[in-house]
Amino acid sequence: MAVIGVRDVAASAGVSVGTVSNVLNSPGKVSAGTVKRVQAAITKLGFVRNDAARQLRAGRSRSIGLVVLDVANPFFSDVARGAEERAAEQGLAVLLGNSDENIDRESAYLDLFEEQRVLGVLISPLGDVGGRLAGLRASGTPTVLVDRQTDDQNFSSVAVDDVAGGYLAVSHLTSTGRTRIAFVGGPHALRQVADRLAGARKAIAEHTGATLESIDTDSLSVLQGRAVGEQLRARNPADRPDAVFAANDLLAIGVLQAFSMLGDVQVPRDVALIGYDDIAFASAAVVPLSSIRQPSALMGYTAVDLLLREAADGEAFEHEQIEFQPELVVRESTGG
Amino acid sequence: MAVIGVRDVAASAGVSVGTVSNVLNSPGKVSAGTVKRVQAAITKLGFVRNDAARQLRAGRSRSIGLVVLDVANPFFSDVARGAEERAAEQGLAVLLGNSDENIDRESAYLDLFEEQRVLGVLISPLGDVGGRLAGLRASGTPTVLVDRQTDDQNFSSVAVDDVAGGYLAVSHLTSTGRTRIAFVGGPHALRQVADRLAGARKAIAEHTGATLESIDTDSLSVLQGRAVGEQLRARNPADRPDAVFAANDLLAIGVLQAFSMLGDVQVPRDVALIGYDDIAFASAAVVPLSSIRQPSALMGYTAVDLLLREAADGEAFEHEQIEFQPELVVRESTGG
DNA sequence: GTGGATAATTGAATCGATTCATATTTTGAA
DNA sequence: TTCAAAATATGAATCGATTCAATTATCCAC
Repeated sequence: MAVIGVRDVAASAGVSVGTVSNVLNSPGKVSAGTVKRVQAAITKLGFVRNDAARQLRAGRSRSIGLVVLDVANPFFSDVARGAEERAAEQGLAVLLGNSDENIDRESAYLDLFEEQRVLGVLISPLGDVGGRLAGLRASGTPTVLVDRQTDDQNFSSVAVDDVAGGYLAVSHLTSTGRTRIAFVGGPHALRQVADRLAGARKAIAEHTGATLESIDTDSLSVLQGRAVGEQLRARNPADRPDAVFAANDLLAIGVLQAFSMLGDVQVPRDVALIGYDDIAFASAAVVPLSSIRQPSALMGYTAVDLLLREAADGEAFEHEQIEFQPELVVRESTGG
Repeated sequence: MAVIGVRDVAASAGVSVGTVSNVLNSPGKVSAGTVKRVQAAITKLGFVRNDAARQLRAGRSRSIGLVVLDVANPFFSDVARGAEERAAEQGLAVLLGNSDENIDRESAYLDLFEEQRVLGVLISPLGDVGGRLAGLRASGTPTVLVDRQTDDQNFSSVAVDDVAGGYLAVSHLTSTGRTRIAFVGGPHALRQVADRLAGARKAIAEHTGATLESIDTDSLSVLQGRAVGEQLRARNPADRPDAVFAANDLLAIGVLQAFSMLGDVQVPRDVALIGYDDIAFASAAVVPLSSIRQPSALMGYTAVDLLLREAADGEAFEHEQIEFQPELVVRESTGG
């Protein structure tokens, strides 16, 4: 007997397959004695439900797909943890896909999740996936955008007001007397990056005399931050910005590493530095890092919640765009 | 037509379902013209393969389950990334499960993966899961232990020699003149913790005059490290250790946060500090952290590789226990 | 006891892609 | 042309849990 199935259990317990299924799914419908007998048979034979068969019949899987830009970024692992928490409350699993800021991988994960008929998809999108997601929804897979607000009323989203966040960060820099600000981040196709920069511009506009330089990076990683840091350090001190606003904490930490490695650029004396996300490591950095805090785990939790509601209500569901407000956290890196 | 299936595609392209399946799985068997016609129909109808049906027939899923102790730990996200890379090369997906050092969650993920008939399981085990895993293998799901060496020849494993790592760490501390060493870590049921402590003991034994104090933690997190740090800081300076070996970098960073928050305990002047894992944030810490480096991504990559080989060879497979050597990375926190 | 209701159980039909033995078409050698 | 071999194509049977209409058992009131 290669694989133990419900039929085997049924035979062993002396009941029908339907009854075995009922014991598994709605024990209330079955008499106590029968439940006991069937469960004994299950244990004796070591029966394990075949999820594929279950899903085939049900038409839907019991997992949620989550596509993030970078698993190595603590911000996203916090989002994932929050999502997992809410999903676990419903006995659902979260499949984690890492797009690594790569559009082909993002697309591959969406394909995979679609074939798996997941209950829904949570995505922190890289490029323009609107069409793709509309298709998904049309085929019955609801989608929630994470960390990306959208004006498209057809999607639910959970995000932080990144324009406000950028504004907070740069206002803080100018209010502490900095005037030559550099924004470090990229790619600009990421809405997070674009919005944070927009917020920065807004703050600059309100502060006459302050200037903003934008330095592009290929991704939001420690390594890219370090490269920018090296480059800034190599500049003539007079040409250097007196403050850097990095699009996330990983970049900020990279910049900080480059600055402190040789010690000739001091933070915050020579250059003030502020990041974004307020990951757990920000407060433990060489120079504790000022940052913009986002409720990351809560965002994941909320996103799954929206997803479940949409999955339950179907067509009738009113999409919600939830926007959290970011919060300025001042630490030593900006002189705080 | 609620859902588009192979039958619909077949009808639309004027071929049989068998041919559609062949186009999908072995296009070589089908004439070029037919392939084109079928693909056109697929596109036209927006057909998406139902993975559940596929798996049901195949008997196995095309994903690999990975259970880690803590997704928020960069060490494990690196392992995950390595695993994902190798899996992607074979068109497989990795399902990431976070046990959060909780034995029930670990067990729940194993249940889930078993029901999903995953191709195999990679696990960084929490407690004693030997029996459980033997059962899994018996039912055709190979398992590879990650970050845990085992003398059990029945399992493949990928690990780092943690006894050697602990030895390296503490030898480094004693060789820089430290004598009152504290080991911070827990729970000791984790083999990583026990082994690192054993290595530390070995190093102490070789250095007359050095003593080792062991401070237990509930988990390997920044928060727990901070708690220990507070506690050490509150001690009378004479009773304080002059060096701390933390069982991983998260703990070390927590300890460091506690020490530097009020500034009365200086690293490395008053207390030298060394961690374990050499995560990316170690070098960016308040005081750049000495650590023991593990080839984390390579471990994940290798683990999937072993898994695939076992899955391919079946019973005949010779289990391999691969052990990498750790490497000492000296930075400022130990005066380096 | 009996009728009527409720509770418990049954098992054939179903989900959709794949398989594989069989049937059909194409190819090219004689 | 003819025919065997090779290349293509067919479609009924299959994987295993679930569903639900139909059947049987149990219970209670009169």
